[in-house]
Amino acid sequence: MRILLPDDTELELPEGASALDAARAIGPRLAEQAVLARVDGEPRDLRLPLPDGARLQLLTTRDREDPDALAVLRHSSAHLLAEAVRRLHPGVKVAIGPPIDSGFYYDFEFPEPIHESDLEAIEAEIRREIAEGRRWERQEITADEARSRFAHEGETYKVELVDTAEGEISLYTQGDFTDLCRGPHLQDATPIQAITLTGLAGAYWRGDERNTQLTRIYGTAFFTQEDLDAHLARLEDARARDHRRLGPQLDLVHLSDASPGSPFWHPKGMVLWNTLEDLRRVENGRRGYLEVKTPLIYDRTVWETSGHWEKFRENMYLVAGEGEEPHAGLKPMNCPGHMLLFGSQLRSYRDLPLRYAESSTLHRNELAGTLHGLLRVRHVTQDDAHIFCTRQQIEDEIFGCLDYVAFLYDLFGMSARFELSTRPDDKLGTDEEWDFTEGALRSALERRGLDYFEGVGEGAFYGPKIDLHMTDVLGRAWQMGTIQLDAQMPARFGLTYMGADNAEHVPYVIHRALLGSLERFLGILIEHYAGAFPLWLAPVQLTVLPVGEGHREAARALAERVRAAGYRVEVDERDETLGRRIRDTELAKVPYAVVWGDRESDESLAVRVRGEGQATMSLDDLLSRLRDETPAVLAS
RNA sequence: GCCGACGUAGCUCAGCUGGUAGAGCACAUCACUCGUAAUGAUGGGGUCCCCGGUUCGAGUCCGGGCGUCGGCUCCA
Repeated sequence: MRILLPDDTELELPEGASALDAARAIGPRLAEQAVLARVDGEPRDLRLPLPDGARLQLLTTRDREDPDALAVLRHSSAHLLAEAVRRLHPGVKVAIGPPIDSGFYYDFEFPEPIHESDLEAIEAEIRREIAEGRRWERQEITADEARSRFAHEGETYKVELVDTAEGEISLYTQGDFTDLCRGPHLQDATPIQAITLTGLAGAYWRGDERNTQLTRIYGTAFFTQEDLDAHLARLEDARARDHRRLGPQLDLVHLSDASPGSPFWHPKGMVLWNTLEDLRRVENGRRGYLEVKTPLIYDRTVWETSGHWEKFRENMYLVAGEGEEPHAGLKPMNCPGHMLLFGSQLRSYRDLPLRYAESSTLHRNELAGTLHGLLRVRHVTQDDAHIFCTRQQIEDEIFGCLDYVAFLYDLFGMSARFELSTRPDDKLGTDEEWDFTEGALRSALERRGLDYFEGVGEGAFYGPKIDLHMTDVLGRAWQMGTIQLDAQMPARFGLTYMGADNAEHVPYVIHRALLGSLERFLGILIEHYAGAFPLWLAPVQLTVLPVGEGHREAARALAERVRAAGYRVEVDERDETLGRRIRDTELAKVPYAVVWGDRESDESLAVRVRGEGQATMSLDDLLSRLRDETPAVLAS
């Protein structure tokens, strides 16, 4: 048979030859360094036979940044971890141990709980294994053989995995550890030049909290120590721009035990907040939204109508008098308020689409363990809106939301991942209905030219949705904006409009929050800019620094001239050295600093530009520069 | 909510096998009035997260609670 190599040359091999055979045919060094085959673009174990005519690429220890090469390295590392744990903790049961983006983990059920301090010994044992040498052997067996083998060993999780496995069953053995595993794996452990265990966590078997909680050990591995060091250095850098550190450091916001999950916004943080609010309000006006304000507390009957009383009561803050049953609840979302508002008058098809916007405080009693800085809070503020429309208007309205969302994220230079979530198992409504609604969302996405991936079965029970996701500095994904189509809530609230046919119809409603929660958006924004906000967002846009005591008055006058042009200006006339005040301005990440002394005049200013160093320019030049950096939507 | 770790001055942290708590930064006062990333001196500042227990004695040991951090689950 023939296979095709990356340089388009052909290699003639005997029938049934593996990628490793191919490597040997090319050169012994390649065979030795090979870690993984890529066959027609797909990663494949080196030991597996190649199909005739396959396009083969061999990944070696030199492909140390290739995601597939790293994945196989880490997958084999996870097996070494399991081997070490079984030796050190007899009676442990092994579950699963895959590679992940940042490393690998393995889940175990320990007979006795283990602690973080136990990791050191496990890591030492792994190093010992590597020093001693480990080779992986692959073996294919039937499901029955696998089942009886793992049942005999008492590995109940493996038995369960065999029962649900599809296709052929394979085993990989290294040292005295044999694991049920699809592969691929390294030939031997020598490519694992840097490995470390990074943490311990609880994790439910198969991700279901009704199952037993296993102990998950996390680790990471690289082809070189240098790569591991770089990885750890990147993590350290990321922590420096973590919004939980920068928020208090830049005097923007803090959190307190006095009200967990509820940020205290400082004056400088409020500048950011209000800028987002201005942006939202101005742009809503342009795009045909109508601002409304609805109550924070509603009678429980409203929550019973909406279904929240039944479904989300545990996460709601309920209101009760002394010794009473709760009779009301704080709103965890705005929908019911907007439904009631729509229903308060007779509506005509001529009124539609009707777009109600409200940026309101919401309270959600999130589980204690889920709170996370500004990214997961109990006090939530959504840039919310509800669009009431007819069936025919859905696609255009979704398109409008997507256009709006693209406009907003572009403004911040951020790119979100779009996910289309389709019908879940417990959906309401017919398949025909879902075909239509999903189709409307899909064609709006395509018409706007947006790339998206599909979350099959991830939709809400009342309709499909489009979510935006972004990652924080540590690579964790967070849901930002959401656009949800709802064909159920209006009916629950008995909402109708009079159609052109003089008959009542139930409107559709689109729930949409584009930034998502302002708290979360600001958290991501702080990390996105590492606190160095563009001029138009910066809490202080310009600091004037008088050189000496005698320059203070002139500095104040200059500040006043810039302030009059509409900018946020401060004069730092503290009794500190100039060097010190420049340093503080720099650390506060103020975009512009102007030093004012004997040599300066409106015609010739000493301007320090953040990230660029010093420049000399006139006041007029400076002001026009400031103007250029303000987006049109916010230029008043 | 679950698993693991942590909680000491406004912040970052030290405090050994239990013996009356410390540094740097920040803050205040004084001197200096300064030309592009830290002037110097002096001083004030603590419910060692909370409650209970062991002990002659607890920041330190034990139990419970709260909060934070890393995960899991959840997220209208």
